[in-house]
Amino acid sequence: MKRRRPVRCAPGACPTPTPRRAAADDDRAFAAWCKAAGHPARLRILRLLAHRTTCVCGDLVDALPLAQSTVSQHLKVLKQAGLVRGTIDGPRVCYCIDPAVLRRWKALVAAL
Amino acid sequence: MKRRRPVRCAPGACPTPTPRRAAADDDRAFAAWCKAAGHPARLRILRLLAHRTTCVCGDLVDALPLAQSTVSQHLKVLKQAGLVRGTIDGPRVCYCIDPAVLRRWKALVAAL
DNA sequence: CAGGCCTATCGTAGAACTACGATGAAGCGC
DNA sequence: GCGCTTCATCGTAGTTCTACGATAGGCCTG
Repeated sequence: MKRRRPVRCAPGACPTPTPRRAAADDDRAFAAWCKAAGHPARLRILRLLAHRTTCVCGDLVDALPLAQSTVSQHLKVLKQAGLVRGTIDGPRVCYCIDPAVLRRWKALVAAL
Repeated sequence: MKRRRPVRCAPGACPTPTPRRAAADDDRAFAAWCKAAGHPARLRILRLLAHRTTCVCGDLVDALPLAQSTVSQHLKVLKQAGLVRGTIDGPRVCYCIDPAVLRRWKALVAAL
Protein backbone atom coordinates (compact mmCIF):
# COMPACT_ATOMS: atom_id res chain seq x y z
CA MET A 1 0.00 0.00 0.00
CA LYS A 2 1.57 3.24 -1.10
CA ARG A 3 1.75 5.65 1.76
CA ARG A 4 0.47 9.13 1.37
CA ARG A 5 3.06 11.70 0.41
CA PRO A 6 4.48 13.53 3.42
CA VAL A 7 2.54 16.61 4.31
CA ARG A 8 4.24 19.84 3.36
CA CYS A 9 1.91 22.50 4.69
CA ALA A 10 3.62 25.40 6.36
CA PRO A 11 3.30 25.21 10.15
CA GLY A 12 2.34 28.87 10.41
CA ALA A 13 -0.26 28.68 7.68
CA CYS A 14 -3.15 29.21 10.06
CA PRO A 15 -3.81 32.94 10.55
CA THR A 16 -5.52 34.46 13.53
CA PRO A 17 -8.10 36.80 12.06
CA THR A 18 -9.39 38.90 14.94
CA PRO A 19 -10.92 37.27 18.03
CA ARG A 20 -12.92 40.37 18.95
CA ARG A 21 -16.32 39.38 20.26
CA ALA A 22 -18.98 40.85 22.48
CA ALA A 23 -19.53 39.42 25.92
CA ALA A 24 -22.96 38.14 24.96
CA ASP A 25 -21.53 36.09 22.14
CA ASP A 26 -19.06 34.52 24.50
CA ASP A 27 -21.68 32.45 26.23
CA ARG A 28 -23.12 31.19 22.99
CA ALA A 29 -19.69 30.43 21.64
CA PHE A 30 -18.59 28.89 24.91
CA ALA A 31 -21.41 26.38 24.84
CA ALA A 32 -20.78 25.69 21.17
CA TRP A 33 -17.13 24.97 21.81
CA CYS A 34 -17.89 22.65 24.67
CA LYS A 35 -20.50 20.90 22.60
CA ALA A 36 -18.13 20.51 19.68
CA ALA A 37 -15.53 19.00 21.99
CA GLY A 38 -18.14 16.83 23.66
CA HIS A 39 -17.67 13.79 21.47
CA PRO A 40 -14.88 11.25 21.81
CA ALA A 41 -14.03 11.31 18.11
CA ARG A 42 -13.84 15.08 17.95
CA LEU A 43 -11.88 15.22 21.16
CA ARG A 44 -9.43 12.82 19.62
CA ILE A 45 -9.19 14.97 16.52
CA LEU A 46 -8.43 17.97 18.67
CA ARG A 47 -5.75 16.05 20.50
CA LEU A 48 -4.18 14.87 17.27
CA LEU A 49 -4.16 18.37 15.85
CA ALA A 50 -2.82 19.83 19.04
CA HIS A 51 0.02 17.39 19.42
CA ARG A 52 1.40 18.03 15.98
CA THR A 53 1.32 21.81 15.95
CA THR A 54 1.44 21.68 12.20
CA CYS A 55 -1.69 20.70 10.36
CA VAL A 56 -2.39 17.22 9.11
CA CYS A 57 -4.81 16.11 6.45
CA GLY A 58 -6.88 12.98 6.09
CA ASP A 59 -4.47 11.06 8.26
CA LEU A 60 -7.24 11.67 10.74
CA VAL A 61 -9.32 9.15 8.84
CA ASP A 62 -6.61 6.56 9.35
CA ALA A 63 -6.27 7.44 13.01
CA LEU A 64 -9.96 7.07 13.76
CA PRO A 65 -12.09 3.94 13.55
CA LEU A 66 -14.71 5.73 11.50
CA ALA A 67 -15.71 6.07 7.89
CA GLN A 68 -14.27 8.88 5.87
CA SER A 69 -17.60 10.63 5.57
CA THR A 70 -18.10 10.51 9.32
CA VAL A 71 -14.70 12.02 10.00
CA SER A 72 -15.41 14.72 7.47
CA GLN A 73 -18.67 15.43 9.24
CA HIS A 74 -16.94 15.75 12.61
CA LEU A 75 -14.40 18.05 11.04
CA LYS A 76 -17.22 20.15 9.72
CA VAL A 77 -18.65 20.46 13.22
CA LEU A 78 -15.31 21.52 14.61
CA LYS A 79 -14.85 23.96 11.76
CA GLN A 80 -18.28 25.48 12.24
CA ALA A 81 -17.56 25.85 15.94
CA GLY A 82 -14.45 27.75 15.00
CA LEU A 83 -12.06 25.49 16.84
CA VAL A 84 -10.49 24.20 13.67
CA ARG A 85 -9.79 25.69 10.31
CA GLY A 86 -8.84 23.94 7.11
CA THR A 87 -6.71 25.17 4.27
CA ILE A 88 -6.75 23.61 0.85
CA ASP A 89 -3.39 22.29 -0.22
CA GLY A 90 -3.62 20.90 -3.68
CA PRO A 91 -5.65 17.72 -3.69
CA ARG A 92 -5.86 17.50 0.10
CA VAL A 93 -6.95 19.69 2.97
CA CYS A 94 -4.84 20.53 5.97
CA TYR A 95 -6.58 21.11 9.27
CA CYS A 96 -5.19 22.92 12.22
CA ILE A 97 -6.50 24.25 15.47
CA ASP A 98 -7.24 27.93 15.63
CA PRO A 99 -4.87 28.91 18.42
CA ALA A 100 -6.75 32.04 19.40
CA VAL A 101 -10.07 30.25 19.71
CA LEU A 102 -8.52 27.43 21.68
CA ARG A 103 -6.88 29.92 24.00
CA ARG A 104 -10.15 31.74 24.46
CA TRP A 105 -11.97 28.51 25.24
CA LYS A 106 -9.33 27.50 27.74
CA ALA A 107 -9.60 30.88 29.42
CA LEU A 108 -13.38 30.59 29.68
CA VAL A 109 -13.14 27.11 31.14
CA ALA A 110 -10.46 28.19 33.58
CA ALA A 111 -12.66 31.10 34.65
CA LEU A 112 -15.52 28.83 35.65
CA MET B 1 -45.58 35.62 46.85
CA LYS B 2 -43.78 34.21 49.86
CA ARG B 3 -40.10 33.98 49.21
CA ARG B 4 -38.30 30.74 49.82
CA ARG B 5 -36.64 30.37 53.15
CA PRO B 6 -32.95 31.27 53.02
CA VAL B 7 -30.77 28.33 52.21
CA ARG B 8 -28.86 26.99 55.15
CA CYS B 9 -26.73 24.25 53.67
CA ALA B 10 -23.21 24.12 54.99
CA PRO B 11 -20.79 25.49 52.42
CA GLY B 12 -18.44 22.55 52.88
CA ALA B 13 -21.15 19.94 52.61
CA CYS B 14 -19.84 18.64 49.32
CA PRO B 15 -17.25 15.96 49.91
CA THR B 16 -14.59 14.88 47.46
CA PRO B 17 -14.76 11.11 47.43
CA THR B 18 -11.68 9.98 45.50
CA PRO B 19 -10.97 11.19 42.00
CA ARG B 20 -8.85 8.17 41.15
CA ARG B 21 -9.44 7.12 37.57
CA ALA B 22 -7.57 5.23 34.91
CA ALA B 23 -6.16 7.09 31.95
CA ALA B 24 -8.57 5.35 29.61
CA ASP B 25 -11.54 6.60 31.56
CA ASP B 26 -10.23 10.13 31.35
CA ASP B 27 -10.99 10.42 27.68
CA ARG B 28 -14.48 9.13 28.12
CA ALA B 29 -15.06 11.37 31.09
CA PHE B 30 -13.46 14.31 29.34
CA ALA B 31 -15.86 14.08 26.44
CA ALA B 32 -18.75 13.60 28.83
CA TRP B 33 -17.84 16.70 30.78
CA CYS B 34 -17.53 18.79 27.65
CA LYS B 35 -20.80 17.44 26.38
CA ALA B 36 -22.52 18.18 29.67
CA ALA B 37 -21.23 21.73 29.56
CA GLY B 38 -22.16 22.07 25.91
CA HIS B 39 -25.59 23.52 26.46
CA PRO B 40 -26.34 27.15 27.30
CA ALA B 41 -28.67 26.26 30.15
CA ARG B 42 -26.24 23.87 31.76
CA LEU B 43 -23.40 26.29 31.29
CA ARG B 44 -25.48 28.87 33.07
CA ILE B 45 -26.16 26.45 35.89
CA LEU B 46 -22.46 25.80 36.24
CA ARG B 47 -21.76 29.50 36.34
CA LEU B 48 -24.44 30.07 38.96
CA LEU B 49 -23.13 27.27 41.11
CA ALA B 50 -19.55 28.41 40.70
CA HIS B 51 -20.19 32.00 41.63
CA ARG B 52 -21.83 31.15 44.89
CA THR B 53 -19.39 28.64 46.22
CA THR B 54 -22.10 27.37 48.50
CA CYS B 55 -24.83 25.25 47.02
CA VAL B 56 -28.19 26.62 45.99
CA CYS B 57 -31.42 24.74 45.42
CA GLY B 58 -34.23 25.29 43.01
CA ASP B 59 -33.40 28.94 42.77
CA LEU B 60 -31.94 27.70 39.55
CA VAL B 61 -35.46 27.27 38.27
CA ASP B 62 -36.13 30.93 38.96
CA ALA B 63 -32.89 31.96 37.34
CA LEU B 64 -33.52 30.08 34.13
CA PRO B 65 -36.28 30.65 31.59
CA LEU B 66 -37.20 26.99 31.61
CA ALA B 67 -39.78 24.76 33.19
CA GLN B 68 -38.97 23.06 36.45
CA SER B 69 -38.87 19.65 34.88
CA THR B 70 -36.44 20.81 32.24
CA VAL B 71 -34.10 22.30 34.80
CA SER B 72 -34.28 19.11 36.78
CA GLN B 73 -33.38 17.19 33.66
CA HIS B 74 -30.37 19.40 33.01
CA LEU B 75 -29.29 18.94 36.58
CA LYS B 76 -29.56 15.22 36.12
CA VAL B 77 -27.24 15.42 33.13
CA LEU B 78 -24.72 17.44 35.07
CA LYS B 79 -25.01 15.07 38.00
CA GLN B 80 -24.52 12.00 35.83
CA ALA B 81 -21.48 13.63 34.26
CA GLY B 82 -20.12 14.09 37.76
CA LEU B 83 -19.70 17.81 37.51
CA VAL B 84 -22.40 18.49 40.06
CA ARG B 85 -23.60 16.70 43.12
CA GLY B 86 -26.77 17.23 45.09
CA THR B 87 -27.41 16.77 48.75
CA ILE B 88 -30.87 16.43 50.20
CA ASP B 89 -31.69 19.07 52.77
CA GLY B 90 -35.12 18.47 54.12
CA PRO B 91 -37.72 19.20 51.49
CA ARG B 92 -35.23 20.71 49.08
CA VAL B 93 -32.03 19.67 47.36
CA CYS B 94 -28.83 21.61 47.36
CA TYR B 95 -26.56 21.38 44.35
CA CYS B 96 -22.94 22.22 44.23
CA ILE B 97 -20.09 21.76 41.84
CA ASP B 98 -17.72 18.93 42.58
CA PRO B 99 -14.51 20.91 42.97
CA ALA B 100 -12.24 17.97 42.20
CA VAL B 101 -14.03 17.09 38.99
CA LEU B 102 -14.13 20.69 37.86
CA ARG B 103 -10.43 21.02 38.57
CA ARG B 104 -9.72 17.86 36.64
CA TRP B 105 -11.77 19.05 33.69
CA LYS B 106 -10.00 22.40 33.70
CA ALA B 107 -6.66 20.63 33.75
CA LEU B 108 -7.60 18.43 30.80
CA VAL B 109 -8.81 21.41 28.80
CA ALA B 110 -5.69 23.37 29.64
CA ALA B 111 -3.57 20.42 28.53
CA LEU B 112 -5.08 20.39 25.07
C1' DC C 1 -6.88 13.95 -21.51
C1' DA C 2 -7.82 9.83 -18.74
C1' DG C 3 -7.54 7.69 -14.55
C1' DG C 4 -6.77 7.83 -9.62
C1' DC C 5 -6.52 9.77 -5.12
C1' DC C 6 -8.51 12.91 -1.56
C1' DT C 7 -12.64 15.33 0.38
C1' DA C 8 -17.07 17.11 0.71
C1' DT C 9 -21.83 16.48 0.32
C1' DC C 10 -26.30 13.97 -0.03
C1' DG C 11 -29.62 10.80 1.59
C1' DT C 12 -31.04 7.91 5.25
C1' DA C 13 -31.96 5.20 9.49
C1' DG C 14 -31.66 4.81 14.22
C1' DA C 15 -30.45 6.90 18.55
C1' DA C 16 -30.20 10.73 21.55
C1' DC C 17 -31.37 15.46 23.01
C1' DT C 18 -34.64 19.11 24.58
C1' DA C 19 -38.58 20.93 25.93
C1' DC C 20 -43.04 20.67 28.19
C1' DG C 21 -47.13 19.29 31.20
C1' DA C 22 -48.80 15.87 34.27
C1' DT C 23 -48.03 12.92 37.93
C1' DG C 24 -45.70 11.02 42.15
C1' DA C 25 -42.87 10.90 46.29
C1' DA C 26 -40.78 13.11 50.42
C1' DG C 27 -40.60 16.31 54.12
C1' DC C 28 -42.15 20.51 56.91
C1' DG C 29 -45.83 23.30 59.39
C1' DC C 30 -50.31 23.73 61.38
C1' DG D 1 -53.03 13.60 59.85
C1' DC D 2 -53.60 17.26 56.01
C1' DG D 3 -52.14 20.31 53.05
C1' DC D 4 -48.25 22.76 51.05
C1' DT D 5 -43.92 23.22 49.04
C1' DT D 6 -40.10 21.07 46.58
C1' DC D 7 -38.13 18.14 43.45
C1' DA D 8 -37.86 13.85 40.48
C1' DT D 9 -39.82 11.02 37.12
C1' DC D 10 -42.93 9.66 33.25
C1' DG D 11 -44.74 10.17 28.78
C1' DT D 12 -44.47 12.65 24.54
C1' DA D 13 -43.43 15.48 20.37
C1' DG D 14 -40.17 17.73 17.66
C1' DT D 15 -35.52 18.42 16.71
C1' DT D 16 -30.77 17.20 16.40
C1' DC D 17 -26.88 13.95 16.37
C1' DT D 18 -24.27 10.06 14.53
C1' DA D 19 -23.09 6.76 11.63
C1' DC D 20 -22.82 4.81 7.07
C1' DG D 21 -22.69 4.09 1.86
C1' DA D 22 -23.09 6.33 -2.42
C1' DT D 23 -22.04 10.08 -5.19
C1' DA D 24 -19.77 14.29 -7.03
C1' DG D 25 -15.97 17.51 -7.60
C1' DG D 26 -10.92 19.00 -7.57
C1' DC D 27 -6.38 18.29 -8.34
C1' DC D 28 -2.24 15.72 -9.37
C1' DT D 29 0.17 11.89 -12.35
C1' DG D 30 1.00 9.44 -16.32
